Amino acid sequence: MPNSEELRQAGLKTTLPRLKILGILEDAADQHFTAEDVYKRLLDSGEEIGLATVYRVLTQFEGAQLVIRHNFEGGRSVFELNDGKHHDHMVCVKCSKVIEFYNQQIENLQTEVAEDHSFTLQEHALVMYGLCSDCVA
Amino acid sequence: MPNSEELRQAGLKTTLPRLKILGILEDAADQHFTAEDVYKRLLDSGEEIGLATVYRVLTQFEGAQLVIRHNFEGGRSVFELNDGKHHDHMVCVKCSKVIEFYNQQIENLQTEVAEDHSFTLQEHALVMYGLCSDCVA
DNA sequence: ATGTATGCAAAACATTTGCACCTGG
DNA sequence: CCAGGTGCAAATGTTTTGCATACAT
Repeated sequence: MPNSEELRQAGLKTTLPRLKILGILEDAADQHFTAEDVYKRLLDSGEEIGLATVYRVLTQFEGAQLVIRHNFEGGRSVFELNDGKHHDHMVCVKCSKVIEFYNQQIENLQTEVAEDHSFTLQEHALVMYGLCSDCVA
Repeated sequence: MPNSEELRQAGLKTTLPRLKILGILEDAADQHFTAEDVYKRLLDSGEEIGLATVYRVLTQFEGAQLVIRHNFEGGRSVFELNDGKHHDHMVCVKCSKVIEFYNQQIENLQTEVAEDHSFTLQEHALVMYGLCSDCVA
């Protein structure tokens, strides 16, 4: 279970739901969860936390920059712990595995393109869809 | 109004709703519409076409590669005519304007990154969020 | 004619919100 | 104690579906 200090720093009161949810995200820091995923894990570990609270907490965490929310294909949002290091994603269309990557050249080119169009870039999302090495076999 | 041949080639029977919807998309080939946008335009031009039909037709068009569906931020899907030329998008977070762009170097780098991870790339979506030149002023 | 498409209303989802109750500091 | 957080249920917004009717070939 995470230190309550992390929540304090984010300006959030230390409560059991918040600690539990942050714990789940930290235990699998490289994974991506839907709100429902988090909710199921809470139930599995015997917690009585409502789905609405999961949504509220994840939204607060997003506001506090503790997590990042993604809108991959399929209508539902996925959340991942924000480790401070920006990266982009490859999503396997078969097994839904998510691979993270970072390419400085691509980042630089995006900045250039934005400048060429007088566009003030705030953030971006690059998602590549395809088959991971396990699924292509 | 578009030629019924385009629908025929896509394997879709020529019907009035399909022709009308395709017409709207073609009349503004560089714009991006939500299903509701298309529905409103139909109503404005006096057509009695249900929203459910708009969704069904757009989904069929997507399957037929006539249109491309995007999941930008904000929960709703947007559709654009598929002109066959791949491109990526900048979305203004203030006025929702969509600017298209294409950068061959970025495309190439994506292919490289995928290869480096033994990932079989099928498609990708690069969306840059920020302020367009009108909104930054 | 006949199989497919459409319209409407209802269902299905993901997410948000109102409100009474509970909790952390 | 008291502001803020949580649970539940109901509301919301978008997209899908069931079914009877209408249409294209």
